[in-house]
Order: sequence, then C-alpha cells, then structure tokens
Amino acid sequence: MPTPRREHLLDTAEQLFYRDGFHATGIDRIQAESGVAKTTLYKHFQSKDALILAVLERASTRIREELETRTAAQAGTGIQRILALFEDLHSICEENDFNGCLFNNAAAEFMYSNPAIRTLAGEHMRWMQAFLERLLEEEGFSTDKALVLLPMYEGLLTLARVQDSSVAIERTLDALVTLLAP
Amino acid sequence: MPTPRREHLLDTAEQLFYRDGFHATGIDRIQAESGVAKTTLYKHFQSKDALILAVLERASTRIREELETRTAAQAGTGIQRILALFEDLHSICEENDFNGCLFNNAAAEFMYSNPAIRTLAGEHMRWMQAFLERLLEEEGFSTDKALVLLPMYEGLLTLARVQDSSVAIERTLDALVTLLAP
DNA sequence: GCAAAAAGAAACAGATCTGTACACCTCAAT
DNA sequence: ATTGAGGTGTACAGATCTGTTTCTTTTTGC
Repeated sequence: MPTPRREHLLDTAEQLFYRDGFHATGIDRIQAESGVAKTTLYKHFQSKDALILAVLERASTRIREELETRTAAQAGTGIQRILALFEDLHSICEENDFNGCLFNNAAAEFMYSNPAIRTLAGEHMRWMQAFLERLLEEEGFSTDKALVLLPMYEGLLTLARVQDSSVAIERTLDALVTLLAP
Repeated sequence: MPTPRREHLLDTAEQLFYRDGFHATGIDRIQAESGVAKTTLYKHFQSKDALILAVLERASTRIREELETRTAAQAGTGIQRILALFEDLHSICEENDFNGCLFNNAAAEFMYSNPAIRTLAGEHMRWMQAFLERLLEEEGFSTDKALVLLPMYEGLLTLARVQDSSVAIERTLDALVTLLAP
C-alpha cells in the first residue's frame, strides 16, 4: 500500500507545479503547503527532480486510466468517443488553476536541462497518440489521423490558457466531423 | 535609433529564455553571456520582469513583420499561403535550441504570477488568429476556420518538442487540404 | 580638449533555493 | 517494556538569485 504521506506530498506538489510552474515552485513551498516535514519529503524523494519525475509519472498513469475507463464505460462509436474527448476540454479549461497541459509545461521548462523529464512527456504524448489510434481503428479510419487529432487537442489546451477558447473548441468539433466523414 | 547594447541584451535574453526557460535563466547568466555589465542591464530594464516583457514584445512585433512580409512576397492563393505557413514548421522545429512556442512557454510559467506576460501572450495569439482570418478571407472561406488552424499550428509546435513531428506536419497538411476544400 | 553621458567592475545586501544534520517524538510489533 | 521505523522541527550550509552601491573607465558631443 502507498504511504499516505508520500501520496499527499505528490498531491500538493502536482497542484503547485501545475499552477505555478516547476522552477517557480520551491521545495519549501511544497513542504509548508503539505504540512509534511522537509526531512520526510527528502526521505521519500532523493531530490526535487526525483519528485518532479514522480509527480509526472503518477499523473501520466492516472490520466491513462481515466481515459481508458471513461471511454470503456461510454457506449458509442469510436468517432463519438473522440468527439466526447474534445468536448471534455470545455470543463477542463474552466477548472480552477487551469494551466494547459502539465506535460507540455514540463517539457518546456526542462527541454535541454533534464532529458528524463522531456522523455517522460514524450512517452505520455505517444501514449495519447496510440490511444487515439485505437479509437480510430474501431471505426475503420486510417490511424494516420491520430497525428492530426493530437496536435489539435494539445493546441486547444495551449490556446485556452491565454484566451477564452470555448468557440475554438466548438469550431474544432465541426472540423472533426468534416475530417472524419467517410 | 535603438541602443546597440539594449538590442544585444534583448538578443541574449531571448535566446536564453527561449531555450532554458524564464525562471531557470538568471540575470547573472544573461549578463555573463552578453558581456554587458549588470549595471547597464539594470539601467535599460528596471527588473527581470521588465526585461522579459521587452523580450516578448520585440519578438511579437518581429514575428508579425516576418509573417506579413513573407506572405506578401509570396505569390499564390490564400490557401497556398496557409499551407506554406505550416510547411515552414518543418524547418522551425529543426532549428538549433528549438523549444516550441516562446509565448506558450511564457504563458505557462507566468499564468497566475504575472498577468501582463499572460496578456501579451494572449495578444500575440489573437494577432495570429486575425492573420489567419485575413488569409482565409482572401479565399472566401469562413473566418471561423482560423479557430481551428491556430490550435493545429500551436499543437504541432508543442508536439515537435517531445517527438519527431515531421510526419505529423505532413498529415496535418493533408487534413488542411480536406478541411479547406470547397 | 573637455564636460557629460554611458558603460564597466566588483563587491555587497538580503532573500530564497536545495539539501543536510541533529535531536526529539510517536507508536506499533515483538 | 523495548526497539525500530517513520515522522517532526529547526537550524544550518552553501549556492544562487535579484537588485543596489560605489567607484572607475570609456565614449561622445561640442
């Protein structure tokens, strides 16, 4: 079973890293916000970078599981599931402390300074791509189209950060219908 | 005329901010790399945040001018110009020290800590949108489609950071032909 | 040639950062 | 009852960060 303190530390760290950024969030802040002693923090994670990696790894597996179970529970064709995925962006972008895509943000801050983080972000994106390919296959579409859907999805997350993107999401849904027409 | 030191400082700062991130790049580093004395730096820019804003403002106007002049010089229909814009991503993503979209990165790091920076990023994106709308209008297309093109463009810049996106760019070009078919 | 403006060098203040050391506490299993 | 693992609290080391101060040097306009 996972130690509750460790899990709580990951919760606090993820929230702060996501909202304020990785370099801008100090260990002291995570310590103060979580209420867990600094000694305990460093007993669970050897360094800040190790904590960041742990946060990203946990977030990645959680998101994968969420997407898997949600689309499994959701009856409908592959294309309906894809559209639902993009419609979910509406609520995601209006969440409190929304700040785009966690993995995109991480990759931006550690592009050349921490290859492990960049790689992890890349793996998450590649999984997303494979996930979209699976949905497309169900419908008999060419899996190539996943290479268009993923940038659209990421791009909307990016745009929503600096402007109201509800209309952009709607227009993207229209475009998807055109794009995925047989 | 612009002071050469000031311009040189902006050059160095932009390169470092873009490659390594804003919080990760210290003033000392910019000072050392540029060879300009710290005193001079602070005589031209009141603070690091002011320097960041100046970097982003200059980059935004430069990119706008580049896009304007390039598409003006380029003969062809609006759709051909749009496709050329996306084809340019190939070389952009392979540039040395490529790290996605500068304004996307800035918005991520200062989303909740510096509204001015976030706003500036938003204005740049809105200009990009208006620019795409103009190209679409030339062709008689609905300007709504700019709200799809922009996320695709930004998304490709984001994806290219963590994986080879040359194929994704190609598939996006295919999709654009489908999407902009009459 | 000279005065004024711009730039340089280097030390420094004060805050913050990551990470460690050390002494103490709590509490469950043996 | 004791031991040992996990947790706490705090102080600290050492680096780095932004920004300032002080003094000297260089450049420039007249």
